[in-house]
Amino acid sequence: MTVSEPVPAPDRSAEPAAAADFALHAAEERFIEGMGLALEEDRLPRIAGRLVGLLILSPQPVRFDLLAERLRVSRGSISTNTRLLENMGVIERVTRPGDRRDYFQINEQPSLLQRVVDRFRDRQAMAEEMKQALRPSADGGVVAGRLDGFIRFYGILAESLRTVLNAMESRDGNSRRGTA
Amino acid sequence: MTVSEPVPAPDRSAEPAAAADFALHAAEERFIEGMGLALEEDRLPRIAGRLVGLLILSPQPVRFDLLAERLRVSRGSISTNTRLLENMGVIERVTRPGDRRDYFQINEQPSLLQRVVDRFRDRQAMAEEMKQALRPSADGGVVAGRLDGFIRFYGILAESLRTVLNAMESRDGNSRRGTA
DNA sequence: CATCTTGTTCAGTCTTGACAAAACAAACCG
DNA sequence: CGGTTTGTTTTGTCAAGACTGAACAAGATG
Repeated sequence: MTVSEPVPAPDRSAEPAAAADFALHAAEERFIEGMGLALEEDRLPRIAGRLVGLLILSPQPVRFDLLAERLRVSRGSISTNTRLLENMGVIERVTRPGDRRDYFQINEQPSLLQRVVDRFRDRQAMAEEMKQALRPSADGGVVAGRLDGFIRFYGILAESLRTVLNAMESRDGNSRRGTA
Repeated sequence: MTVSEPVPAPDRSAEPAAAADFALHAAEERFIEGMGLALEEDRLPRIAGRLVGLLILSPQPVRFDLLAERLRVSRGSISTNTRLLENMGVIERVTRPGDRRDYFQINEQPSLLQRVVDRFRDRQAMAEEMKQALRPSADGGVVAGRLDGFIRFYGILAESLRTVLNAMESRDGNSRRGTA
């Protein structure tokens, strides 16, 4: 959890009218839903994905209750999923002096993509372990060949990803821009 | 569905004793379970993953009922999941002259890995579409920057994967070896 | 034809996880 | 102190999908 500078104005005035104000545009909705589905494939709750999508599109930190409002989801779900993403290092909770409420923003570290890399590494490890355990066997190394294919695939995969991630990370260090 | 040459001997003799014969070794079980979980992440039933794992480790085509036996799973599940994988092009059904039963083997084409590539391409497309729809906006291009990160990441990802796949595919053409 | 073998399909059960709503806790405010 | 506001935790409901087992279909085989 980080503390940011005071920033413009929270604007708490129009309490009971705020609901419709932040209607999302079609493209944004699509993107957010898409992220929901995408992260779901990564074994995260769909709401977590939508949260990420929304925060990617938000240049400013977004207030807790606005998240619930815009995604039309219960506060409980927001609480659970923000905590989840926070622990994963994907988003960050931000507070403002004199404001009791929580705000959230996407983390600059590309931790979400890191997940992808890790998953591939695991699969590679699995294939490698199996290859080790492979008894010499009567067949002409067919199985070993298949496992090699896997290992190579995931190896190159992880490697080139690592490259991109490093590039992005260092760029973040300079220009203060990036993605989760 | 392909027909293979007669091959050694089906061996139907010991009908009621066959169950324990093919006890899998620890490493194999681990690998097969691992594939089950891995493919589950790709939104396929766990049994389909285990099936793939088992077939990767089998140099010879495996008989329908042995699949059920070794994975300790109902024939119904085998039927459903083999059909699924067959349609996806991941495995192949093989028959033998004078043998009424079905056999299965892993397909040489790396169709399973192709899936991974496709998924990444989809995500890239999503980010790209969002970037297009992005109105000029007041913020200093923060959001656009994030989207760029995504696009670049998935782009490089898909590209390098395509390279590996091509390499594997051409190697298959020559040496008749590969992986799903 | 009666019966077996082999694979498919279908109906029902079970598990999993997401989600909402409500109860709750803590901090703040008058 | 009461009463708010804000976020958390818990409880219960619901839906999706996987899997089994049984019924089924289609060939073989005597």
